[in-house]
Amino acid sequence: METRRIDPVNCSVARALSVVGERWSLLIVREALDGARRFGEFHSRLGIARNLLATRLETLVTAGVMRRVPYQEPGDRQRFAYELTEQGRALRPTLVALLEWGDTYLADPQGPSVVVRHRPVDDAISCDEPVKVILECAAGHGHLAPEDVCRTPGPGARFVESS
Amino acid sequence: METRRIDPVNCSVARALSVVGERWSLLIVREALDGARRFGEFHSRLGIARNLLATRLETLVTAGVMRRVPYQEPGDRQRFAYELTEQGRALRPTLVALLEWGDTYLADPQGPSVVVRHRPVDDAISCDEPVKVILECAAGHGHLAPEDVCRTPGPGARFVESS
DNA sequence: GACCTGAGTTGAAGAACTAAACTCATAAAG
DNA sequence: CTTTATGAGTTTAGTTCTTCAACTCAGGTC
Repeated sequence: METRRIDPVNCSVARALSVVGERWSLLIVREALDGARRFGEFHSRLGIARNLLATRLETLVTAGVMRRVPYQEPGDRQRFAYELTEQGRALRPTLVALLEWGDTYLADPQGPSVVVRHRPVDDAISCDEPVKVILECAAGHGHLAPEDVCRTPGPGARFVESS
Repeated sequence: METRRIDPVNCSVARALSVVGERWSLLIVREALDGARRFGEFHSRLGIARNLLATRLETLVTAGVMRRVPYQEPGDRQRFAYELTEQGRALRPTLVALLEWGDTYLADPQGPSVVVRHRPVDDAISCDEPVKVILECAAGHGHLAPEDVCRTPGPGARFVESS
């Protein structure tokens, strides 16, 4: 019996992982979301090897996740910092999802070390309550369980035959 | 000036990535969520090297993400299959978040190849509408933008000094 | 007994990661 | 004007991880 499945290689998850799936990449993005901007900050916060940090930053810049911006502190020469683009900041839900999963299943006995809260950068409306990632469909059904969703072919789907 | 920051190493994201951050791990989980169970299925769907698949499955089983279960097809000897535990199924939001990010920024020109829809396994209420990952706080404010949330120390937080 | 199949294991070559030492441009101190 | 300091990388050597292909192993079929 032959069945037709969505080609697992032509998939946005695989493409996403080819950009942010290397070791350290998501941790660099996490630190950037937490305010790190300079080479030395990423290096000392993460303990990543310097050469690897350099190539990761380059990869992330090339992929459009980060941007290399010149800065100059008073009495110092011009240097470069790295900041997230909109594309990079859009990884926040992915990182919150990973954080939540780690908190739930691999937590420190004392509880989570980080809680994500509803607190904007500017002082717009907020409540400081913990934030969770939830699955919600376009019809407004929220808090879907993982079993309540399934993958279906989209407009760019390709198929493969399989036994 | 000395500031105190949450220790970036004592973090659930780092712990989560130590389990599912290796190359292929999340793709294996994705295929399992899509119904793959047997060694050969993972191998042919993903094109991963056999020995690496074997060690990845072992790692995922050891970490509690998957379970090794015996099965026997009629007229064949007993073999082993791999299925997700509850802990593994809980990675669905992470994968949906990655999928969404990939769709938005790295999409195939023809559009996404996979759309996640609200359609449960059993025939409970559902609407077949596309599913998205959203950030929602405990007070019920949904659809938070990435800028509307921030990391705060939790009960298990440790701190590091930094200049 | 010979052959087939799914599920791995082994081994060699190549790519990626780590750690530590080194370079480079500029600024400030002497 | 020479020396020293600093942040931001680069180089190099050693280790670990991935890949690919060939091989093994335990049944079941012919």
